[in-house]
Parts: sequence; structure tokens; C-alpha cells
Amino acid sequence: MSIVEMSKVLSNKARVDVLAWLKNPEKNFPPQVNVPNFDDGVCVCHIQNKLGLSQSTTSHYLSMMEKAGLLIGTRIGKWTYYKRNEEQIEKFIQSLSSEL
Amino acid sequence: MSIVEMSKVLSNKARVDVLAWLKNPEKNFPPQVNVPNFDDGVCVCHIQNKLGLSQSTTSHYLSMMEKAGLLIGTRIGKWTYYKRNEEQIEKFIQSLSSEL
DNA sequence: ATTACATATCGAGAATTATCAATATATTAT
DNA sequence: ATAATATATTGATAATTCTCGATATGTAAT
Repeated sequence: MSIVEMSKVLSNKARVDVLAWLKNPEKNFPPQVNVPNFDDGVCVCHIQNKLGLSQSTTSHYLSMMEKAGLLIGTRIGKWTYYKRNEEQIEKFIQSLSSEL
Repeated sequence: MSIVEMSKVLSNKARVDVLAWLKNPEKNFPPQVNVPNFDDGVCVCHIQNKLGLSQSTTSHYLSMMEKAGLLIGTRIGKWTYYKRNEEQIEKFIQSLSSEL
């Protein structure tokens, strides 16, 4: 993922907010109902509630962020959980450090 | 400058190219005519030539980058020279490291 | 003062991104 | 099988960004 393409993903407050919230799910989201913890991330519906955006926009943003390598999505039953992809986020920061 | 605002500036190939070219002006631009070296940066007209964009777009992008803190512009006579603002670029990378 | 040139700003249309409602798909419960 | 629920995808409009030509401003030469 190039700097330009990654920057496009990061040039939106909602998406940067999600990334920040997912640093500390316990603090930023209510307890999950259908799984015991946040190990696989946060349920889409919780993220949508907090964003205050429509379901379709929320889903779109999350999959865009996954495609960019910022998030990891996991489907469990009817639900999809998203968490940060720390490895890739770190790689991006490294590439910025050297390329920018 | 927030991550979102800075990312907007970086989400364009032309602007990221300029930033990269200015890392090594001697290599990426012809010698300057009206000043002896690249100490104050590169003349707008050289950047415009290399970008292949219109004069107005080039000027717009450069001032946008200066406003974001990525570049430093210096007017000398009729010409304006732009160079990288290394201090601010480094600060941005640091803030990404902690906030992202 | 006038002209010439480099850059900046303005105004407008084209291209892209944001965002929604509607619909489709996947999964579970009945 | 059917219904219910969560998420994904599609199609459309609104908002933003891109990009240009035209014009304005600043500086130097005549």
C-alpha cells in the first residue's frame, strides 16, 4: 500500500477515529454480548453506533480499512469483528519514516 | 496539523512526489540560474516543469504544502524557492507514531 | 511609468469521495 | 422452509478535491 493510497484512507475523521478507538476497546465500547472479550476486535454494530453513520457507510469504511491493511476483520456467526492490524500499521509508519 | 488534515495533503501523488524530489534537489532538478545553490530550495518553475501540471495548480499545491508545514517557501526577487521543512515533517511522523 | 516575467489567487467544470437508502447475502432461530 | 438479524453490496446524490485558464500581484528591467 503506497503512501498516497494509505493517506486517502487516513484522510477521513471517522476512519482515524475508529483506529484510535480500537486501541482501547474496553474503554471505548460497551461489553460484547456474543463473545467473551475483545480478542477478535469490536462488533460492527458497536462501531456504527459510536460513529453515528449509516450501516452501509460504516461497513464500507471498515472493509476499506481492512483492504488497506489497517484492520483485521473476523466473522463469527452473524457478526463481524474488527481489530487493529498492528503489524501493518507499524510497517506503514516505518515506510513513512523512510519515504517521506 | 491533525492526522486527517495532513493525510489530505499527502493523498495526492504530485504532492508526495515533490516531497520526495526535494530530498535530493541536485539529482532531481536542473541547476538553478538565479541563485548559486539549492540552499533555499527549488524554483517553482522547475517543480512545475517536472510535475507537468499547470502553473496555477503547481502554485496551489506548493502553498498548500507550506501551509501544512511540509515545505518552506522563500521569495528571492521574482522567484519563489521551496524546500522541505524537515523539522515539521519529523514532528508529523512522530505524532503518527503515537496517535495512529 | 511601462513592460516583461514569475508567482499567486479566482472562478468554474471535471473527477473523486462521502454518504445514504434500498437490496442482497450470510447466518441463526423457529 | 421461513423468518429474523447482522453485515455487505449496489446505485444514486451531495460534498469535496482536482485542475485548468484567466486575472491579479509583486518584482525587475527599460
